[in-house]
Amino acid sequence: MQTLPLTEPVLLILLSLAGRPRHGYSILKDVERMSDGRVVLSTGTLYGALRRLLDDEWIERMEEKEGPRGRQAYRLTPNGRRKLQLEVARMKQLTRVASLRAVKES
Amino acid sequence: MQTLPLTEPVLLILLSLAGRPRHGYSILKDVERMSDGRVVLSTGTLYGALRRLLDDEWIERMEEKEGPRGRQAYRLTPNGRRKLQLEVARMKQLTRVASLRAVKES
DNA sequence: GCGGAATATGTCGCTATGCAATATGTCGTC
DNA sequence: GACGACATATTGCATAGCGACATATTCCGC
Repeated sequence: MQTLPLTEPVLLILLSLAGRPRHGYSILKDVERMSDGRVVLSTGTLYGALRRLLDDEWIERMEEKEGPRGRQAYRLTPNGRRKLQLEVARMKQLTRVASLRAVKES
Repeated sequence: MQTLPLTEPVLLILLSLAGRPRHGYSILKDVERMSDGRVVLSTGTLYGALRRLLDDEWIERMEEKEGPRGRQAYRLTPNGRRKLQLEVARMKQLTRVASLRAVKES
């Protein structure tokens, strides 16, 4: 996991949180919007990914004033944001290569 | 699998074959070059992915004139090429969204 | 105030995938 | 003939995604 190629679901979750902190369900809907309805995460995917991202400290849980149960918001850690930007840079480069390669020939 | 988000290894394999037909080992080296040494596929990944791509008819085996043993070349099918181009377009759009999102805020 | 849709969080079990390890073989060259 | 590069393949493990299931709350219309 040292060269970290993020999977699509995880990338979209992080991008969703890049805009502002959100709680799980909100991420779900945002990812759907962001991808024009193409990516619909199952809750299994979402909460599994969130747990892993918490473990790796890409994101952190935000204390909700009240709300003893339900809705807990997550936000990117500074470290998570940094790594996400690296990931995006990586993606851009890959996209550049991909465009060159895929277009060639019929 | 109807919305097909290709994984990085598979995408790189297909991009490698987009340039010209290659045999397995050649793909391995090409992917490494293409990614500036960042992605080094294990043979397990490679041959597993090739088998799946053959099954799904994204690629096909090319008859080698002689070469009774070893080296068998693979090439993209027309269908595979079409799907690859769709994938790349998808990636470009995702990268666009990602750039916008990831850059905002600190 | 009743019911249903939307909001909200979570687990379980299956399957698919990536990968290290292992195995085997050829070819050229020192 | 030994070693490194070339070449193909399988096996076994760990993980990730996802559909299905399980719950609970909130809000709105009737």
